[in-house]
Amino acid sequence: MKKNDTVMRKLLLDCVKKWSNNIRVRFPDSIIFRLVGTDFAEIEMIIGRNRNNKPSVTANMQSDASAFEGWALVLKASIVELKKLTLTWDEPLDKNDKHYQRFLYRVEKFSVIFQSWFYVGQSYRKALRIKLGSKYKVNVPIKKRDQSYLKSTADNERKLEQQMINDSVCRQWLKEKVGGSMIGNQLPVGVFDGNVAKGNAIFTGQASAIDLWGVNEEGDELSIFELKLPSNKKVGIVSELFFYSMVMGDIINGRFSFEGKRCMEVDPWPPDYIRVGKIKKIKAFILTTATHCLINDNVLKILNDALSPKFVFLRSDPSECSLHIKNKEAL
DNA sequence: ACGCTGTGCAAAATAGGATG
DNA sequence: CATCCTATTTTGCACAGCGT
Repeated sequence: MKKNDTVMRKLLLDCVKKWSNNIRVRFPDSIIFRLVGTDFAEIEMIIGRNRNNKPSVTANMQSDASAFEGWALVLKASIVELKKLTLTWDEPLDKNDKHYQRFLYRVEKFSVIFQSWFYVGQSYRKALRIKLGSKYKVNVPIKKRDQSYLKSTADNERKLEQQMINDSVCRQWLKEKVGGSMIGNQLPVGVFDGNVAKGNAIFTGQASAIDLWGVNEEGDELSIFELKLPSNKKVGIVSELFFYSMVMGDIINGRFSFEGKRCMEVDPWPPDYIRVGKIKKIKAFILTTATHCLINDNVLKILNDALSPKFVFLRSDPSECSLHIKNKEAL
């Protein structure tokens, strides 16, 4: 990093520290932050490469080094003078890398939503395989999740997710958030060009899924939840929920559609509930007891002001309902 | 100099889905 | 339908920067 970049980075980081009241926050090593002029009106953000020289845009979106949405919103929230934020990045050799395609899709959505202050060059459109006016397929669950790991004593996210589904107190708590009586887990978000098959995958498939989801009684409101253990605090949770929301948005507007054989074990079955023309609103929940210190209500407000009323981003603490599970297990 | 805590990498776990 | 491969996610560990 150039000497001047280091100076500017520190200036910006000081703003963020003051704003968040947390002196320990840091920016990811591989993102360069640069002031364009002599004040804070214009900032350039460059997604660079990790220590192995791999472009961070090919990393999982939940790793902070590739989570541009969170950092952009944090800068917007903490620097009142900011008028223009420009995003650029080091390109990977393989333009079809599934993480990179997901990154480009997020860039396209984010830059349209925040066009009054967020800028990105247009050349990325050539590389993005999701084209305006074309239709794409989304995969469906292939089988019911094996529950044997519930017996494990380890604390992990999957286990908590399954417990939230199985436990009556947690289910009730989730139902109230959803405003309906059905709760599902593992809603896939793989997007394919043509039929659902390995070679046609544009985004990561397989294990890529929304943790928990539900639809309200009237059938017009979809809720999605991203669950994280307190040990897993990342700015990238914003990228995950943003991406999931946008994919769901493209499903309910008909641009993406579910494809795949119905698995009788899986209930609720996503295509039965997430229907074109029926869902009018998407509620996206950050489901964490402890969240990264920069991801606060001010950040979510910027998202909500821009996306209301079709999307709303919320935070909830799962320990409100899940604390009793551990005690029950001990008996 | 010390203790905290956020960060980044790598190993481990796991499930999709291809294959026979 | 059972098995196997591997893409992807998640966890664990070591390190670095900061204030006291």
